[in-house]
Amino acid sequence: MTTTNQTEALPLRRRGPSMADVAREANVSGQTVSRVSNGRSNVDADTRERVLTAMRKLGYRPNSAARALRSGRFHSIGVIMFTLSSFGNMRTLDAIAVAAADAGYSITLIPVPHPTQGEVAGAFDRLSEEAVDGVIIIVEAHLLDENDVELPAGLPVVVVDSTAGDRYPMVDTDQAHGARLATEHLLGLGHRTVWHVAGPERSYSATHRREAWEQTLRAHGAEVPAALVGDWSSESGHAIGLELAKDPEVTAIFTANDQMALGVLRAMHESGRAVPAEVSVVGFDDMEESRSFWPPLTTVRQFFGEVGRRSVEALLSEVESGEREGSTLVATELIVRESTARPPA
Amino acid sequence: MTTTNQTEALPLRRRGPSMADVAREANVSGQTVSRVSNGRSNVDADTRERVLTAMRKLGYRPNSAARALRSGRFHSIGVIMFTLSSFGNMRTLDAIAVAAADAGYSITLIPVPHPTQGEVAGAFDRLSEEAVDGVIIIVEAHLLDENDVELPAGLPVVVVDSTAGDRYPMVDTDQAHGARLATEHLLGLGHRTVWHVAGPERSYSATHRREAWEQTLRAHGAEVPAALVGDWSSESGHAIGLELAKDPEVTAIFTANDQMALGVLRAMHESGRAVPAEVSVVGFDDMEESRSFWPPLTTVRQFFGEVGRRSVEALLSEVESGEREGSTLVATELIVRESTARPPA
DNA sequence: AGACTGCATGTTGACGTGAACATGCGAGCG
DNA sequence: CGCTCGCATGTTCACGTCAACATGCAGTCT
Repeated sequence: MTTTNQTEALPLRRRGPSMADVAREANVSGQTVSRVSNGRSNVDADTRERVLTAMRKLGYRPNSAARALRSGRFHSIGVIMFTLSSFGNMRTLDAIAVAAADAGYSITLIPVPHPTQGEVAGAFDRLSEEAVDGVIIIVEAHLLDENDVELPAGLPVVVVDSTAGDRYPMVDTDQAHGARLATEHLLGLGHRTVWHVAGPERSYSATHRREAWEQTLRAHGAEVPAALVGDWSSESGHAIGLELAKDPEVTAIFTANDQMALGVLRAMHESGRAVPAEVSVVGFDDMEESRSFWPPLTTVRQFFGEVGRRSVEALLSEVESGEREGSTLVATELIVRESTARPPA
Repeated sequence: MTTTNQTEALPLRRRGPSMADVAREANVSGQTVSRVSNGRSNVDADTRERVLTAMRKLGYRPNSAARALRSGRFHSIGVIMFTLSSFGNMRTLDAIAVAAADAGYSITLIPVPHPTQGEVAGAFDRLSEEAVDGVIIIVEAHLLDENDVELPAGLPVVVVDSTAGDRYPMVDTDQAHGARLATEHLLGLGHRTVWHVAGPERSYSATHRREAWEQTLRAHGAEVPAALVGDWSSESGHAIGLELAKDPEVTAIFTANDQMALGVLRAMHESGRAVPAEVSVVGFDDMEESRSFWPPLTTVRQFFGEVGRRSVEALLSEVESGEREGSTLVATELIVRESTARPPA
């Protein structure tokens, strides 16, 4: 029996050309191809050209799996998050993706469809199998606490907008600063006090905004009305706004996000209370649309892009040099538009 | 010279335990560990337990790079998109991520920060090095056409909301159907004709919506006013709305997305034209906030989740069985709220 | 009893890359 | 002139996994 005809059995996917193929084509060793592929300087210009030509001719593309196996680096950052359908998360993710791309990393999304115990734990389990060098977590704090999930040891982690800042480096918007800005703006206009439409009880940012609102009120000797708790949705803002509209004492409202502010605005219109003539409203986030609300919304701008950028920076610092950074706060800015004015005389 | 002390030089990152370590710990061969790791059935219950224990003890996690190298599969889907800061894109991405996770795939984001020639080409180049089994492209059509970018041959592709449906399978919302629904709704209420605030000239979905609006008008023998072109932003909707508000003939406006509709609404309020008593407005998208606009917006709901799910389905069908599917259209639904009414008598 | 089957488990090698370690050649220098 | 140094290039091997092919053992059938 002579050499059987070597039937190219490969029943699976056709693999692309490898370094060896390029090497053969260019008449060099595989190592030289590797050097060219990685842009090393110690290759003769002629040789380099020959290799590049061979690469183009064969349509060679480096196999990232082999590369990762060899180097232990995936050049990818995992991002664990719940729904993307939140203005802030999305903006943050966008910035993370861009910052990562600039640094030569790609983003692997690890969604947690439903924030139940099991799902969260599942996401973290799955994480073990993901090809990532580090992880950025954008998840409501209490879910991290309740699920005492164990992150794979040795995996660099940065946490955004959440507690757990004691365990991991954290990047966050300066919630308290923003809330103070909003509250003082209203107080400064002459309002006796400021009502607050808060986010969900267990949300990290909601809690911080609420506490800062309360502290600011106290610091100014203003009465502290009970906070009204919403769920971030414009719908909940609307429901709460309807209640608030009934009380003629209410002349200033600080809403924990723009979406709820939108609902409040609608409630005021429906109740025939003029904004800002009778009632002033301040939001939080400065989403794209806020300037087109009716009236255009005075709000606290968050720099999501900055948060994303800093997260990547902090994470990559740990990934690449092992240096774990401390936590960072990103400032906020008050954007005054037309939904606030002096209280009615 | 005796065996030098084998200094564990590894200067780079500490690697986690490998199959070999687990095998040693559990006193089995590496292959058996592999079998357990992949849930094969042909392993004795005792042995399996022993291996699992060893895995836990050592904190073993499979190396996906090695796995991918061996199998040629990354179990990851690349998503190429511009800014995430668009309501629709984000919702679609969310659905894609969830659908992919359900199928055991993760998502690798490949952002294209600025839609310039170079950037797009760059993203596609980078793609060559990405560890993905297939790609979903969510990019404005004209950018694909203008950049005659070459996708790596043999890489399965699905295109969302774009042309290029001739080259690749496409999944899209039935734009025309939605626009017809909106236009007919207004006509049905008794409006003489319907004005249109369109999206950017070269946007695929904007064009389809606009064409369908025009055709519907013609089909009903209604006069076709010139379309006014915005850029999707609420700000542009506001500017156009201000113009429209000046013309007392205008009683019905179909806006190509909800954000521009928000701007139109604000313009009407500022101009003292009542919605819907004097002017009716219909949007497109049904974003979360639309129900809380003032007045709540009648709009065309898009099922982004469905688009995402179908994209993944189509892509994975090609990835896993090589079967290339045709293009799909996802229906839309008209959501009637309070921004539309019969024209003033 | 002998051959054969089915199953758990082990051994070998290859996937594509790149670090570490050769090799080989010409220039520079005492 | 002989030695060394610098540089381009080549060779070898391991990264961790899993398919393919052994091996070995307990039943089962004729």
